[in-house]
Amino acid sequence: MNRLQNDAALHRGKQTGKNTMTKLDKTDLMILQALQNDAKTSMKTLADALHLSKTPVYERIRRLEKEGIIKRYVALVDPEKIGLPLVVFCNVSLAIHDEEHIRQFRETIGTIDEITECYTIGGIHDFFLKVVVKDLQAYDRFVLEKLTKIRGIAKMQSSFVLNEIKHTTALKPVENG
Amino acid sequence: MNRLQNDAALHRGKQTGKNTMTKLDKTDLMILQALQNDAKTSMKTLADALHLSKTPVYERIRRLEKEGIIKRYVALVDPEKIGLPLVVFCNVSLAIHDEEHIRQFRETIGTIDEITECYTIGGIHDFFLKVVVKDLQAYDRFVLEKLTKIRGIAKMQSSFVLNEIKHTTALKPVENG
DNA sequence: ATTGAAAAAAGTCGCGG
DNA sequence: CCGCGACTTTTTTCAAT
Repeated sequence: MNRLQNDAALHRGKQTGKNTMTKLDKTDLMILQALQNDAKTSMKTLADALHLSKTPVYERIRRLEKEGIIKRYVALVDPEKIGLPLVVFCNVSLAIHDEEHIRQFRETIGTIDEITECYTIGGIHDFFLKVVVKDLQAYDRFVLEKLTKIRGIAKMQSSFVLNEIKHTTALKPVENG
Repeated sequence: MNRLQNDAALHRGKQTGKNTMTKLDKTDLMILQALQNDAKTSMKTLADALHLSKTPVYERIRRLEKEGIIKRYVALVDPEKIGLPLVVFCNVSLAIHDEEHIRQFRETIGTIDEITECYTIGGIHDFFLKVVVKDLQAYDRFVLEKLTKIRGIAKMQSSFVLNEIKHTTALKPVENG
């Protein structure tokens, strides 16, 4: 039953290194674009579109995965359809910002499902969170029961999303010119 | 060559409606969790983990897709590996906020690759953008050449991300109790 | 609704140009 | 690097329970 819990994304081995800046040619870019749009695009479809056979497409994809350019394949679910229509952006400042508090803050962040993104913005003790919840009441509970359980939080400022206009996971690689 | 450009994600038909609140049982939740973690998890793997055969798993996934709960399957690429390491959050206010300007703003947003997310936050003429670019110079060019090309922008405030601590696309559905 | 088998499609890989 | 072709795995369908 716990194979489902695995970290996955390593279904064909991965790279942890951040370098190995390999060139991406036009074909790679089109493959990336297609798979970012629809991960289930078959190799035959890609091959036909690129006027190639399956082998080069297969090997390019394999290479993109191996080099960690393609990090993983995921299913995207509709937040509204699963009862999570409210998005909140939230600034959090830590009062006590010794290494231990910061380390613990980061660790805890990773375990809280409602927090989908977390960044440091303006200094080592300033965090910026994207939070996805059911409604305002759920957000209130999230703050009280989860966020403030983390020791050392000084200030908090929440911005509630009224409407989502655009949301994509697709990135267009920079031209390597 | 242009099949790659298609909007896709409709590879098995989709729903546009926002309702049809169907109950998700434990099995559905585990399937969703697994596919959000790794879209390539095979049905046999899922079936084994759930102590079922492939068919019910297949039918459940099909249903989740049909109802739009699973919106699409995508490949996630590593921004750093494709030369886009800088994330900027940006508040934009419109000066002129008649319907026509707002409509055009929204339309233009959708065509700009650097903008991965856009929300309305604090009123109808207040937008919040997530922007992904190569470096500060590229951000400057983005603002000058793309953002301010949109007529009617009054104020702008940018926050630069120093470090990404968490970033997931996986959502945990609310308990249907 | 679930099973198990079987057909169809997709992915994988060695070999030759 | 690419194409061909054989082999493996996965997806999809379906008759029967």
